[in-house]
Amino acid sequence: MNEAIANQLSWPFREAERVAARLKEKGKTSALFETGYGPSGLPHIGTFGEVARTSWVRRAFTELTGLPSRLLAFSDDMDGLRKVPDNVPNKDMLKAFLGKPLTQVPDPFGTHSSFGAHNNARLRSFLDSFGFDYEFASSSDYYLSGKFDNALLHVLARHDEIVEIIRPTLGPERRATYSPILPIHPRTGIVMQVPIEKTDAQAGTVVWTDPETGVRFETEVTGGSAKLQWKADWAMRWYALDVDYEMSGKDLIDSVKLSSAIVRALGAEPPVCLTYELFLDENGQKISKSKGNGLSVEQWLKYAPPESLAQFMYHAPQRAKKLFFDVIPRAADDYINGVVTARTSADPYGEPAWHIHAGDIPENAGSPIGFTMLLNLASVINADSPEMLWGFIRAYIPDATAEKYPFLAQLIQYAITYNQDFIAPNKKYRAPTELERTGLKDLQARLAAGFDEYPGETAAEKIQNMVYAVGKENKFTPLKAWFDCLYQVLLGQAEGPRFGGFVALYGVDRTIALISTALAREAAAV
RNA sequence: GAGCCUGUAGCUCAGUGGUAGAGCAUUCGACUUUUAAUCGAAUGGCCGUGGGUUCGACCCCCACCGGGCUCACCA
Repeated sequence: MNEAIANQLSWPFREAERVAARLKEKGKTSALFETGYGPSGLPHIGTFGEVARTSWVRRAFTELTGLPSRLLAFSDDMDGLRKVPDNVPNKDMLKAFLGKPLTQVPDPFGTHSSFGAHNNARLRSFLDSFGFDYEFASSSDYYLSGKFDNALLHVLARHDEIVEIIRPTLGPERRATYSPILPIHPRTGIVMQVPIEKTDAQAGTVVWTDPETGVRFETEVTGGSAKLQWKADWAMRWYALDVDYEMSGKDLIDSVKLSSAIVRALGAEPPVCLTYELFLDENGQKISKSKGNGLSVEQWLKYAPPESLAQFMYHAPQRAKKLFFDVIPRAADDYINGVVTARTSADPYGEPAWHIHAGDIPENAGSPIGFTMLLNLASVINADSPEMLWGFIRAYIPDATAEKYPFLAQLIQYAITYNQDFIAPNKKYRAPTELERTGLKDLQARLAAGFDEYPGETAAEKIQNMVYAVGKENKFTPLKAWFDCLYQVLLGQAEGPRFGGFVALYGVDRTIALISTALAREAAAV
């Protein structure tokens, strides 16, 4: 093993070491990583976090051991439809299919063979959009094809033992009826949550009674004629597939504990598990969809690149973190700084950027300018086009082009969007005084007439000198008041960029229009 | 009831047993024709409280106090 890796302490490597130890103990030569998805709801920011984090552990495992591995994205699409979701069409149609496996429910969107298939497709396209390396698995496929049969028969043989593991954790009502085995009703197709009256390990069947009709059935547990209740299902999956690693949120701590106990009852060792903390909103309160607090993947990616979201997910998974808008710029800058650090560090394995880029940081990753600075700049010059930002950036970095700094080019787009959505709408434009009206009209007229007569090598310098001339000739005292006027009346802010450079990049015609707007605004107010 | 996270500068937070850190805010300075996203510096800390381990504790252990979250129906 590489000494540098052995000595370094980043959490993906620590986790990878645990996986390596498990494999060594079991004599395995490849590792299976799993991430699981509930059937209800669409992929969200937590989904991204879980797959990204698992991928980092997997990559660290590769670096550490050189052994092959797989990442299985497992969808529990055989679960029964419990309630009609709010956010889908054709709700009335769905009512008729309550209780049936999601892969047996028609797709309310009408685009896929079933509701389950629809959600699976959404999940896969979500994961694909980030370029994750994974294999998709459908629970229904596994049940129906018989891949789980051996494990299911094993669960049947240990049925009573498993019941005794779960039973103490249940409320009195459920305690009376609980079984890890949920037969599919042979006539209605509904996933039945009923008392199991008899188990026959030899025949591979369970006996139960339909509570509505009183009809008794003997159902095979194999071949998709039955499925398992959640905790037993998770355990059986670990057992059947020999899963080596799976992480989950702290809301599943008890499930991990119980599923692990079930796996042991089946005679196997549970996988290496990691519990991560959930996200909070900016006030440290829980995130709930009804309140609309927190942040969606779409919102994040509208204002910053995916690398910044990955950076946020990398840091301290076992710590509860506030996830709200203001953390985005910092995450972006942490990433940008991390790229530099990872390139120059003697121990790149400890750097988030190493993990985010799967050990191979592209030549053109990173940015010569921080994101926070770009946001400030975009705000100050009220940027509404990439050209404006490039123009100001070149004052500091003459060779700055999109070709040379493609990541900076992306950041510029994000900064413009940010400015348009958050800064521009909140600008407070002051009405000009009489003196200022005169000065602005003068400036407008001179811009329209041309400014070649003023000293300076460039248009920016000529305009700059003209602006000073206007201020002096109109007797602004102190002269600073003239510039305060330009920023407060034209740009809606206390301070701003050098005005000559601003006009040159913003455009003479647009500046003239900007002045007209300001003058009209004052007139309307009077 | 059970479990998890958290308490460090005014604010938001890093901190891997060995000199207490960053960003923002504040103040001062540099640059600029008295206007710039900038640059430099300063200020700011019983690291929640009390014990313990250690040559040495923000860090490890115990107790307590404060702030949150999760699970006890389903997944």
